[in-house]
Amino acid sequence: MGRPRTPLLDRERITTTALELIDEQGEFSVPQIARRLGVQTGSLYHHVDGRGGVVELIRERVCAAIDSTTLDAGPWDTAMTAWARSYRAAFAAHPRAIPLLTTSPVRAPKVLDQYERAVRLLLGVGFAMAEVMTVITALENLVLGSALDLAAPETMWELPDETTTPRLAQALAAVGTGRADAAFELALGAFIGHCRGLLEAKEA
Amino acid sequence: MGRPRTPLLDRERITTTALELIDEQGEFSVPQIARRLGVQTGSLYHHVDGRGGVVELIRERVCAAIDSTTLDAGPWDTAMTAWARSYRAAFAAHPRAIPLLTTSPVRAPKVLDQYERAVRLLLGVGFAMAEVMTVITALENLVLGSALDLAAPETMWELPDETTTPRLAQALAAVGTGRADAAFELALGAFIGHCRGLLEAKEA
DNA sequence: GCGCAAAACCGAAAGACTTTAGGTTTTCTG
DNA sequence: CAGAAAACCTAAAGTCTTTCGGTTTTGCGC
Repeated sequence: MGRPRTPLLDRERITTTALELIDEQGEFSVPQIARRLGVQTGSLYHHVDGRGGVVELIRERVCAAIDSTTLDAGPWDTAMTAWARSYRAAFAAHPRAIPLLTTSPVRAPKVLDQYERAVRLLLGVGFAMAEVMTVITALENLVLGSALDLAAPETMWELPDETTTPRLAQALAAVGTGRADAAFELALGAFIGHCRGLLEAKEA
Repeated sequence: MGRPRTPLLDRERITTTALELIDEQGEFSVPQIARRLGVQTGSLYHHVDGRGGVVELIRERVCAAIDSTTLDAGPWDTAMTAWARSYRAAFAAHPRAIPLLTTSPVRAPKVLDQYERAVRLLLGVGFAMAEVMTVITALENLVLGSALDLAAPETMWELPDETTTPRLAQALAAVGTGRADAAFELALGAFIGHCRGLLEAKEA
């Protein structure tokens, strides 16, 4: 067959197909992508650095949905809150991809740049150099932890035997749907509020 | 060869070997476990429900290290704090296993029982039925998010080009080692403090 | 004590996945 | 317009997951 007149593959299409597979079945493999694109398995290796490379592409694609303009709008606390929400929302758009992405941190320049701006923002309002990274890491952990919660279907919380854990069953029933969102908002509000308190104590 | 006089395999040894492999190389496979135990691959399937079954065993083994007595000691806020620390410490003992375990939530009866007790504890001090699960989920997210941070080696934060993110580099240098622990403690303190505030507002 | 089902291992094999290597044709470059 | 590079294919090695049938030993009922 040789080289085709017009290329059958490119990184964009590979990424899109992989993400489709993940959204549908929760996982992907190189042969599966190839089949969907009507191509032999090995051909993908001309465009992508193996399976791990595809994961990196997915990471970049998903993280590209983070709205970095949130970091510029308004006072630092609302800005960080909006950023965290946007961060989590980007992951929530592809819940089944989350386990794949949490394995290693984001190294894409686009995201690293957002961290740089977050650092400047916090330094600008009075946080100490030594504590800025702690604040950002804590916020990131909060986002990723909540995102993981999103990845697990709600049915995972169906209890095997409610008789041995009656209160837990009641509490689960009482919170109903939106448990994950409520938990995220609770933790986020608590954290930003605490940071606000730290800053005020510093100014006083 | 036939059946051996004394069994070569049992779930305990399989779990231990799998965990060893994960601690050493970050992953495991059924044939690898078999080779370490001097046994054919297929033999493991007489004791364990495939690869997924091994993961479940690892989950139970790791979670068994959570100190549930923390939930009984002292006032609710110190109890919950201690529980969260113990929860995270159990995961931290096997950092490379964390990505394997965060995929789906813990359903082992032993852990479910701890959730039951946490629910009762919170109900007992005045939290509403509808908010208890939100509090617990938020705390769980916090623990898992921080545990994931532990799984990634510190070197992952070595920046490719410090020139484009100078403040980030500075902030990273300033926090030094113990970044992960500091972030966890910051978020944990903030969260429990916030919950304490919620309760006090309710009593007033 | 004896027979027999179950237990616990081996050997082998099917089927999927990851990755590399060598061929073939087309396109781009100088 | 020749040669290099690009982009596909075919093929293959090696690993993994899982299942199935064979073989020996144990333990239980009688």
